Amino acid sequence: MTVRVRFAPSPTGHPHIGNIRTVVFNWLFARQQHGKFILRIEDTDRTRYVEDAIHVITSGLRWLGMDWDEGPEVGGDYGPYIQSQRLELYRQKAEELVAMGKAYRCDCSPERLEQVREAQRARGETPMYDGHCRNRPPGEVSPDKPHVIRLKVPREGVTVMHDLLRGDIVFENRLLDDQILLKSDGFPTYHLAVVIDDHMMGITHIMRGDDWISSEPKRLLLYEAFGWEPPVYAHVPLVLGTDGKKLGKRHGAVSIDEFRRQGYLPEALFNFLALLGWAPGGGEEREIFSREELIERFDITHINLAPAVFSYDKLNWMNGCYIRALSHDELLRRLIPFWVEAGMIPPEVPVEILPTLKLLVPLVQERLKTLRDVVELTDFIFTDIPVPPVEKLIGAKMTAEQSLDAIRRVQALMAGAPHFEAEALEMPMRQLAADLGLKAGQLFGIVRNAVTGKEVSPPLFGSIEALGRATTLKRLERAEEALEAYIKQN
RNA sequence: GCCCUCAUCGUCUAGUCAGGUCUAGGACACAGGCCUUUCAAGCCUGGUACAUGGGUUCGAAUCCCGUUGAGGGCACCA
Repeated sequence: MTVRVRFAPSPTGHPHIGNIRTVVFNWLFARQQHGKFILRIEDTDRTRYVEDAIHVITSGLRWLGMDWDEGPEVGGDYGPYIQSQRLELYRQKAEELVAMGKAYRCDCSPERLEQVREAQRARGETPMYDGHCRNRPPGEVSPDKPHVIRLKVPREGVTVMHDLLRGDIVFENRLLDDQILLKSDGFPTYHLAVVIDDHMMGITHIMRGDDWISSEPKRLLLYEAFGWEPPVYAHVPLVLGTDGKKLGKRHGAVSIDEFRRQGYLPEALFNFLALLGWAPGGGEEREIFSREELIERFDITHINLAPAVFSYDKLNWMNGCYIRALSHDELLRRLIPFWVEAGMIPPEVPVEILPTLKLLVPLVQERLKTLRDVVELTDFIFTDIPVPPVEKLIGAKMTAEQSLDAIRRVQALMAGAPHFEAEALEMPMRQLAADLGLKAGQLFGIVRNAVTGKEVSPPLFGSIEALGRATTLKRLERAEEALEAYIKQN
């Protein structure tokens, strides 16, 4: 039997990273089992439909490196894969259930239903349909007038769901509502559409968030009504924010696109997501796994059952690991869009600035947690800096006069250096520090502030080389002037 | 209110199914140190956890029951 799993999002906006983690599990399982991964769009709620959401979903999946064997953009033998294009099927199946006496028509108004629920809540009961139309003779509710079709849920007995991770979960039927299958607008509800599609599309395993557990018996009852064999279920726990609440916007980035824009590598995010709620076990102590290793090692039955808190700290660490593992060329390629986006370089990167960028890459590589960090780290290269406050130009345990002298000597050195390269600059600078009776750190600190405008910067001489002689000299000169003015004043 | 699920360091987890090798291992974060031109990176060291009460057993993080806590569900939403 070929394993067939699916991801069935609603096009209601950006897919949530918690849901994406569940997708990662599904995809990993499909690939490991040499099965099929199917993408199906569940757009049966016309009131929440968001334009372009399908594209957001597909491009997000692609960015994360998850492909699908059947679905939008790729087709397949079980299409269409968009539920709004399958409406006739759902209607027909709902009618079949009515004909079999497993479902019934109901024309209760929303107002009446709300009243019933209100009264039930007041009495402390679980709000549910009171069965008004269930007890009416068949045919009394006209098929030609607006109505819904409800499932006739048994009033007694239990429905047992077997969960791959939790074993049998028992539900009392009397606590289950007569679920609406077909809405009055002719669209199916989730329960009807998902059962029909999963069955018709030959889905063998359903991995979904555990927020679906409570409603699973409704769908199990539908399988039973149709006489279909239900798939294997595995309900995976939800992802929470740092405060233990369901992950949401206030916790930071939650959509794939936000993670991309913040400079996370897709392979790092994928690795992180796979390890959120799952671990290889067996004494394995590594945390970094390639996609292939994850496919090979993933074990659906070893998913942790407790909800997992999404840790940005750990993701940042992992992203840094992946960045450090990139080749210089590859890192440069990925960094360019972030420089462009920040307006530091033009979208069509001129060839003459390419050498500067190449110089920068090894300088920043081990300092990046995200690709976007490169902007703040290297902005002094691309944009003019304000003259640093004079106290930053005075070295540790030094006087203004000493500092001024040092700056002038550095200027001379920089102006006369035969090779304006990091290695060629460093030795003379160290020698200069020694000549002045300074520690290297004292001198370098002044120069760092003068040239980069920062107390913390990438390695000094690499930065100076990237900056170029002219700009370096200009900034040193401004520092010199600032110190002169300061000394004159005092 | 009713129903369901879950419970190991602050966080992600190994160990739980097949009780002893667990005075509970790793990673992130944190603290200290080394390296060092700043910051990183790297290396070394450190602290911190089996929610709780009972039971079963020679022996329980591991099995059973209760309690507490947390999460989820109870729509013409998915």
